[in-house]
Amino acid sequence: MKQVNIKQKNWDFFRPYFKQLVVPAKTIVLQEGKISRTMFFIEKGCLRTWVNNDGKEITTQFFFEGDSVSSIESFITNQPSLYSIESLEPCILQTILKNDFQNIIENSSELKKKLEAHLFKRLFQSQQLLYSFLRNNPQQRYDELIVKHPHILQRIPQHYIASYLGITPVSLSRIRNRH
Amino acid sequence: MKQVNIKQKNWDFFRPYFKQLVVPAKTIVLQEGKISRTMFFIEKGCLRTWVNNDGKEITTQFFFEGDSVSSIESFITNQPSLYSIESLEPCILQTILKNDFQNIIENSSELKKKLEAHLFKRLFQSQQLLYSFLRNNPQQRYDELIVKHPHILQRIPQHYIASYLGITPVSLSRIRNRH
DNA sequence: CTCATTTCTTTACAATTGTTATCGTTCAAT
DNA sequence: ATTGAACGATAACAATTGTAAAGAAATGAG
Repeated sequence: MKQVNIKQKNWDFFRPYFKQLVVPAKTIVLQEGKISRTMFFIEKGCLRTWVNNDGKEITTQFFFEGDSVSSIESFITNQPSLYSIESLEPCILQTILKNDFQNIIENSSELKKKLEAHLFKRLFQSQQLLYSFLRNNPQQRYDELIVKHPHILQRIPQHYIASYLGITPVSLSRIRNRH
Repeated sequence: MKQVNIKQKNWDFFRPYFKQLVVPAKTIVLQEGKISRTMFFIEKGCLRTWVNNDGKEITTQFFFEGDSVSSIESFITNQPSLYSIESLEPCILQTILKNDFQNIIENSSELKKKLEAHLFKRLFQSQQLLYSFLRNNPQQRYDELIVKHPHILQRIPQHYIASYLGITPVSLSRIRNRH
């Protein structure tokens, strides 16, 4: 896929420091409450971030080939991560340690700008997602997901998607069969 | 109030460029769809940001004395603002133009860092708010608001708060009287 | 292939929320 | 003082969602 190649080119700077990590499905690569010291680049497979809510897992995001994943807030501020990162499929990940990452960033104003642009983009996305909750009901959020992120629906089990939409699996099943 | 004074000290750098703006309640100082060229600092009064959703106004945030308000995304990227900014009370605002603001920022690495920290903080807040929608039902979000932002409840009309919580004014009234 | 796990659907019922409308109060402007 | 707009509470009804449980279908490991 083109998209993947374009994204992967952005990693080239880090490649000399990469260490490959192969994990089976349902493996937690960063646990909620721990401080993030690693950043992951997805070569193959997909992962999710999730938070624990009174024993119930709530999925907050999905990641696929070409994406980079980390608790960037924990990574930067040295605070415990508010969420876990877990593989949903068998994955091939490229990992880089915080120190190496920060050295590279510090020595390249170009990469520094890219990182800032990335953070800005995440702020924007997070805001858009929040607006979607304010504007739309679950039905409409599901319709929006179909249009904007069809690959998620094709690849991710529905009960993860349900919590991502802020509803129960039962309710999502009903929405789907309401055609 | 101490909080206000601390926040206002952060404006000192910009003061020579400030132009005062006094507006009555319910005045739109930035319209959705327009490109933001001004940043506002609140000396007195409060404002809200809101988006139009099929004719219905949805409030996305509230701002008070000491806060700075702008469509920062529009301000930085020159894209049309996704939301309007409107006064809820008569306000005394200090305004600064984009060019002046950016000149000051460019010439001070200290302020640049502060701006980055500010953006990072906004990302974090936006994420936390999103998590609140994923974790909690309207009742719980209201309880959370009582604890975290009691000043909002004391000062803002309830129908604005309702849309901020993602519910109707009727539903908020019911929640409140469920004690 | 078989068994166990995971995933999804369905049902019945309770609880919550949305919608529409009415009514009383407060507040600001004239 | 009077009027009109804004605001909040309430009622009645429809629609949606949550909860708990049961069962079918798909998936994966041995």
